[in-house]
Amino acid sequence: MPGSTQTPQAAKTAQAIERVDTRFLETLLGYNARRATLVIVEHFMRRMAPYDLRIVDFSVLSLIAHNPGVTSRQLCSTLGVLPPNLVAIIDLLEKRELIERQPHPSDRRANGLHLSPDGEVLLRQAEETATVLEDEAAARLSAAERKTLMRLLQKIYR
Amino acid sequence: MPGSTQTPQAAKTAQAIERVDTRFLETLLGYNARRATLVIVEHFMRRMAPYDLRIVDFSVLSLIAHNPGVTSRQLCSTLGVLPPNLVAIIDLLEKRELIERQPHPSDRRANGLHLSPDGEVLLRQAEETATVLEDEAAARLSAAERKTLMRLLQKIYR
DNA sequence: TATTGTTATACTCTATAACTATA
DNA sequence: TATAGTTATAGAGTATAACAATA
Repeated sequence: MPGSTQTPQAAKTAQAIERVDTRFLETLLGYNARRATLVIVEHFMRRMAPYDLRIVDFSVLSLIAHNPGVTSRQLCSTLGVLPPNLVAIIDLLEKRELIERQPHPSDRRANGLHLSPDGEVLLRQAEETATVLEDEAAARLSAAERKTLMRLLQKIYR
Repeated sequence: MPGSTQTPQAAKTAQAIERVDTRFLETLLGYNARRATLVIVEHFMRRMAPYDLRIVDFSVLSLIAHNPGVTSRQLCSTLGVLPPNLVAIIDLLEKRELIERQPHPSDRRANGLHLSPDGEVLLRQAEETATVLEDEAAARLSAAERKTLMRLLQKIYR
């Protein structure tokens, strides 16, 4: 333990810090939001490891499932991923045969993205896991508190 | 606009997506927390640019200010930064003469970190800016809502 | 002329192994 | 034997420039 050998009365100059005072940072919304996000992300990564899905992979699969035919460009602007960085993500999911690129009905530059049958199955399980995992991460919050929290967060980013 | 030339009645197969449906992702706490954090971080980076401080630099300076004599190791565990990655951060702040490494009173392996007079001045301004910037980022929230939001976020990570 | 998807590439952030001085 | 600080380095994530095909 740092400073655990310090005598309590040696407190004026050059004393060792027993416990770090984080009170100022904790008055900042950004600090609290980042810390909470890290906790949730940790839960997410652990629970999604069996599906070999990162957060971005899960988000992409989920958006394709709920928006069949969506384009890469639309995914980019929705998720805040830059186009060059989405290419590898899409390539990998297609190589795993979870999604398919299909010709876009009205724009020959673009691809419409669709889930494969395997992708449907995997995503259904992953979305279920995501819901369970969130209950875990927010275990100390009541249902009403969770609802309030989501509403307030949305007020910030919408 | 993607799909803006689509006729509304061509809706059954291979239709183009007009607007991406994010309703499922928005039921997830992790998604909302990440999106809100990104908004706040954006505000932060823009407002802290004049001080040439990243979030981690600001956090380190603030913790040193409120915990004079704190060690690198303590900063690492408080902020979730790995020791090798903190070295360059501390080096840079010391090169800018914002902080000083001083001998630790009871452990010759460690350094006690302290703000220089210049560091004190800069941090005072930066902390003030951080408070203002948060009011900006959370402009759509009342004071009571902000308080609630912080409390709920802390319930997740504490 | 602008946009979609893509390649190449650079930069930043995060993670791991191993070393030294000291506890 | 363990820990604080450090170096070197690898890997993941994020960014910009430029190109072909199409709008």
